[in-house]
Amino acid sequence: MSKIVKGMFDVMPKDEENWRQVQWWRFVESTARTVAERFRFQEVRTPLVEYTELFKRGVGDTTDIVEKEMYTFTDRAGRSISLRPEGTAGIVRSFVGHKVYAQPQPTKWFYMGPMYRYERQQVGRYRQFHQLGVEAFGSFDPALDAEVIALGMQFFEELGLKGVQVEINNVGDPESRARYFEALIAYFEPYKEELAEDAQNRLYRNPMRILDSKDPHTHEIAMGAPSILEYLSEDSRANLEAVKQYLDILGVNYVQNDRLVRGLDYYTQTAFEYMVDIPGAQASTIGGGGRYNGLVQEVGGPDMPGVGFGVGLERVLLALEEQKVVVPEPSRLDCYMITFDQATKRKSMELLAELRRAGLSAERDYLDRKMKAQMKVADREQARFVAILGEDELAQNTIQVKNMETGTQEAVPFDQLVTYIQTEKGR
RNA sequence: GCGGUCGUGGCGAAGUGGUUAACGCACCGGAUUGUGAUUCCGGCAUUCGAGGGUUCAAUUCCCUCCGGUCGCCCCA
Repeated sequence: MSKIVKGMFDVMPKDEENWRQVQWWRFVESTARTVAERFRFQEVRTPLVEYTELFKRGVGDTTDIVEKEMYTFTDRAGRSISLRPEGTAGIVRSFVGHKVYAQPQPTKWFYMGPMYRYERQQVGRYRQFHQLGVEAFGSFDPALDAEVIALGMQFFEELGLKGVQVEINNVGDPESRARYFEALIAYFEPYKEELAEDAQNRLYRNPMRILDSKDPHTHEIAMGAPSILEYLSEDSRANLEAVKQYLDILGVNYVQNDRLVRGLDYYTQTAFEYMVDIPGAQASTIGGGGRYNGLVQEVGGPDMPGVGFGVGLERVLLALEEQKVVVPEPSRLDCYMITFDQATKRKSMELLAELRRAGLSAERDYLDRKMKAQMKVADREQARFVAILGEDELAQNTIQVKNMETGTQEAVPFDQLVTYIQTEKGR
């Protein structure tokens, strides 16, 4: 009855797993917004659901994500709808649907939110997971590729995450990629019997994945495989060089990896992945992206290019925890008000309201606890001040205010309570 | 989707085929008058993931299911 859906988790004020606490999420989200906006990317929010067809066309209907990992259902009118398994398709749909392509370009957007994939859960992998995504439309300039990559790196840096490296590659256009696939198959076929079992399975399906096989012998064979660079057009190669040069200028710590391939169909040209060590987790990839120059057209818009990335927030949080990064503490309680009988409780309502309207956080007891117990609560809540409102105080229109750090206490007239706490707090 | 492993109170964690299921933390209350720590005392699982089965008797044995976790696949 109270069971959470498999593969999902709640983000709570307190949790034995630090990274699942709201303050951690708020830190990551606010940092993301700050950095993205500094690069002049604007936040957009699209629905969690789209018509299934969009993902089939956008992400690719032969990808594992679409083929076996989507939450798909039929609505009451018989339409096929899916929970978004990634963010880009919906953003592109929005870009095309609102004819934003007719506006001055480039369009630079970012988004954050939950994505859904029906998979077995593991460390850093959930059925509902969260991504920060950025997308820039309307320019082929490799400087934009580099800045998108740099945006992600600055995000990690401002979070305090160390050791993030970005691997980059150029996967060319679909035609040259198809030629490269053929070349790989031709290369591996003679070794077929020697390859590891999973590599044999991948041979015709996705030969590029054989390149990063964990099996030693397969790896050895793969060393001799041709590089995609040999199959790229002049244009693609020049593009890769330009992106690298800009990354150098931006001071981004990158590594070129001509074996990097991405799992979604829409990528063309630049492809990249952000990597950081997450012990225990199978994957060290915390984000990835690239260009998708054909996607806007695929979704029904004009032939307009795009570049972007998606970063897995759970993985970022996990890495932050692993590196013992200190996240900002939630703000402390300014004033805990101790009350006794009905009359003092009634008066406290008024005083609490004043404090709160003045921007101070204020709290009191709602369980008719004794004073001693109320003091304990105040201590546990780390209150800066405790204001004691008893019968005597009420009669004299004053309240006893105790500074919980110094232990000093003095009587303060009701009408000076707010300013008293404000000035004392500032010391 | 496949394989391994685990499942005792809010959390951590003992335990046994048979009268009242340790202990620690947390929480609540008390140690005479309206003040936070420590200490002391007391309270807190008609119940051992769920459902069957074996047995005179099961939390302990068997089966099924559900869930967590790890690995494969794939990915953020």
